[in-house]
Amino acid sequence: MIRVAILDDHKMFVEGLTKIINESQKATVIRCAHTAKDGDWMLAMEKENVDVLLLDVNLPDGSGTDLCRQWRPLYPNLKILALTTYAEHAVIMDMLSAGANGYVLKNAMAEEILEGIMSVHRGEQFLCHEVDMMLHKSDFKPVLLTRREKEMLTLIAEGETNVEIAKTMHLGVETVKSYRKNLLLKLGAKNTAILVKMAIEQKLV
Amino acid sequence: MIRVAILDDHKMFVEGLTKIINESQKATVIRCAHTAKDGDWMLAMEKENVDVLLLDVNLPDGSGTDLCRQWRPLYPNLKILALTTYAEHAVIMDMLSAGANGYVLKNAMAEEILEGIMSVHRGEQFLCHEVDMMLHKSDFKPVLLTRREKEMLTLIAEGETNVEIAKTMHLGVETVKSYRKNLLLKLGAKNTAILVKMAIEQKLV
DNA sequence: TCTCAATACCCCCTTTGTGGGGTATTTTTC
DNA sequence: GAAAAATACCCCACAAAGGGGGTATTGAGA
Repeated sequence: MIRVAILDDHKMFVEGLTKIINESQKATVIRCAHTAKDGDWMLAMEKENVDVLLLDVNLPDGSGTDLCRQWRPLYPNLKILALTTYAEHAVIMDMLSAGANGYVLKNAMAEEILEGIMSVHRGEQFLCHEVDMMLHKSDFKPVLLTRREKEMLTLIAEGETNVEIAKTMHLGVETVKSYRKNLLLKLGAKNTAILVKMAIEQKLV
Repeated sequence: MIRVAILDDHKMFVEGLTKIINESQKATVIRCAHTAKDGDWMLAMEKENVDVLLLDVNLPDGSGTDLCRQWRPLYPNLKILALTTYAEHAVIMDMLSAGANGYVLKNAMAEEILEGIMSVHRGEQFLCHEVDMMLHKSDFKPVLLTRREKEMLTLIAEGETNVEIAKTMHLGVETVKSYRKNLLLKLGAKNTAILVKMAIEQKLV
């Protein structure tokens, strides 16, 4: 029996999912937590016993991605399966690069999560159908931003002007202008307003 | 036994919730749908039998708010209980003014949804604890935008310039500028970038 | 009836952003 | 070790947004 822990702030969802998992007879939910802090404590307590952790990416007190990055080296045998509503390319990539062993969307079928749990437990990578489709369709060109571009985009979305950004990032104003032009070009935005909207929609900030 | 139907695209959530409801012995889930179109069909078929409809606000093919507004006059005896992740003031108000009988957040306890189902079935309005708190705390000043302001904010977020907005809204450019200044003032934003960000965060667009 | 909010309009001036052209390092990747 | 990407820089001209000041009409509610 695979020992599963769940970290997700949607209490109703966790309760329902727990029933589904336990009734499957293939895995058993040994513990649940609803905040990053609880999750921390939970893992520390149960590190020897948890095989698979179902991890939501957005928690009230911290991002699941950061938690994943933080826990990965601490619990090398633990399998982490991301379980979220976000189907955005940037989020998936972030989570996988943070060390998640799999990624399942909440609108997937319930069987898929069971399949995912078993799959990552065997040491494989698991992506739910929809995510798998998305990452492999050829006509899809995700926007890949560099570290500095992401930093700047965040500052733009926070309302900083070029002069202010120059100060915060320790750059010349002309440099900031160049980066900004590039961001508009990369995202295909014609001005700041839609740039910010696209950035938020694609979860780049 | 209260007859419940669920319309939500998170299949896993629906499955789990169904188990919770059915096990409670107080209500029974008679049908589920995952898209607005399915929901339409479902209600048409079952209109005599459904007591309470659990309705998500964001569906892949249409907003739950619009569905609610559309179904309210068609099925006057049906109780609609909104069941969502959105805790934003604007969304809650929108849903309630669309005729929803209650509003429950997905991160509420599972018992709350059962409480909600029974409550709206009795003809009362039901708000989950967190929502109730939010709407009643005195220091909370929600941003109330007029119809025209909302229209304009949407166009701004879509990247239209003042001149373009003037054309689409059949206004003079100077008028658009005035509205824009007012939006910045009302939301406390110092420029377009953060205005758009705030608008999206507060679900005003 | 009076007031207030919403709608729609106007001018001036400054700051900020957009679009076009560039160059020069350093770091990654093949 | 060469090519490509990322980083950081610069100038010019024009377009757009921000900040300040206003006015007038309409319609709903007290």
